[in-house]
Amino acid sequence: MKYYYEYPRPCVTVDTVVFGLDEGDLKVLLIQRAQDPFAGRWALPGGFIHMDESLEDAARRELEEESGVKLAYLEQLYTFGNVKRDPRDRVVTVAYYALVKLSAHAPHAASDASNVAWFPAADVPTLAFDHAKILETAMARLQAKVRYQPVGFELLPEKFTLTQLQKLYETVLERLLDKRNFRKKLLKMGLLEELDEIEQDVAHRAARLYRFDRKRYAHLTKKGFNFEI
Amino acid sequence: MKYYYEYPRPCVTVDTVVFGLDEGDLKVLLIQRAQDPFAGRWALPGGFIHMDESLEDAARRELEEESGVKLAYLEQLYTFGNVKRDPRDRVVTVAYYALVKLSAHAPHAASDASNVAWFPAADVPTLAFDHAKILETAMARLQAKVRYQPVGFELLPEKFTLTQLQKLYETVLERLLDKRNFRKKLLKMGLLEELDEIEQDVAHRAARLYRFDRKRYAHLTKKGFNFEI
DNA sequence: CCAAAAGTGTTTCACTTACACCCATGA
DNA sequence: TCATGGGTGTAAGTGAAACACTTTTGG
Repeated sequence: MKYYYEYPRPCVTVDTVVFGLDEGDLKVLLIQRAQDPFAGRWALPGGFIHMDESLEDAARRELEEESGVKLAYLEQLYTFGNVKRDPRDRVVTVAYYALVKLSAHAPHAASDASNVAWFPAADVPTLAFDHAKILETAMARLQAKVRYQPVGFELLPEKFTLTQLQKLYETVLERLLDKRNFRKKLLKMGLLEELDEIEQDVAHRAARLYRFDRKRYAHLTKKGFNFEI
Repeated sequence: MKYYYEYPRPCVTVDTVVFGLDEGDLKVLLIQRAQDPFAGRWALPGGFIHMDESLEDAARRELEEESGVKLAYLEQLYTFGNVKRDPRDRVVTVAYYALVKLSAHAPHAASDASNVAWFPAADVPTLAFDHAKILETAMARLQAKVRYQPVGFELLPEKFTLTQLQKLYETVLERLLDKRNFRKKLLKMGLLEELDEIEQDVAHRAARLYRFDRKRYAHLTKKGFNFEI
């Protein structure tokens, strides 16, 4: 058994796949690199960890620094550590994925004239490093997660209609759902608080607004309830 | 954007939770530390990564070096990077979990007079570092995974009886299953190859042996089949 | 012949699925 | 009054859960 200092150390970074929902489209936040390697290429936001912060803290800090988004949900995704994933040095990256409420972010504001932009998740430019693989992993994880944990709500505004919720699932799962069955199922779970409000400024009958009831979810979960779509 | 060498680097290790099934009991492989910190304490097998190997390669190498087990399954678990998880230095550890066929390992041989031993997963000694938390995470993951992926077979010998298989699920999931329903469900999946062999040396009616059909599983999976217990 | 585990079928109930029409509203 | 999406009920089918007895074999 050797002592620590005898071992060469890799760089450690965090990279985060930030998902947002923009009018029914799933988007990903990317940053255009200023420096080599891959100068000019789009990449996931991220950077080197500091010695006095946890991995998750590092992810949050980098996102705030680079893009100013406020995260609704953040979860560790996977750690990528292939030897040659960075051409300059050995770099291990701990990838996270995050969900944000784009409705609260003036999403288009971020993209003007800056090097930060939202891209459709299904149609991103060529990415730096192995970030395409990280994105792919994140998409798969989101798809799986959304089915058995109520994380989808983190993509919606606080108050939403059932149609918005259904569209969200259809977008993420990439298949159509039956309206009647979807509503029956979701309402029966008893996790949606029916509000005395309706959506505004629509050119047809306005839909009722709902809110996800976190306390009730926590309560039911303790009793063995299993969320599943 | 700064250059790499401006950043201090943490140590990076891999630690692996190795699960084995010993006569119906779920066991975990532990190693007794020879050096400080935590000299004398039991810990998960692991160690520092080399600059020329991937994370998974590092996990495999360390396991071979320290315990000589042959892995049936290896999957990345989670990366632990709290600032103070190692009292000496900043150490980020990428945790893996592994499944081995204990029947093929003469499990008790490893424990005599060495500092490597199998402990019941539900009853381990106080562990070094944050390894208790890593173990807990691994248990939760195994429990979740075993339900929707046929990884449980990696804990059994190549040929097994349906009762062995059921006991395995009962052990990992920590609840009893109905024999008739379990058999119906598993057999209906069509993933078990019924062999013309029976178990040997039992003092009662000998049970039929089965083998997990990997090719068929791969084939069905492509067609949209979903394994689920 | 007894102990021990292997092996098997049926009913009930809940949930999923498929499916089509009327309603409310703003333009 | 019309276009647009909001909102609802029912029947059929599928799968899960509950449940007990007979069979085989070795000792």
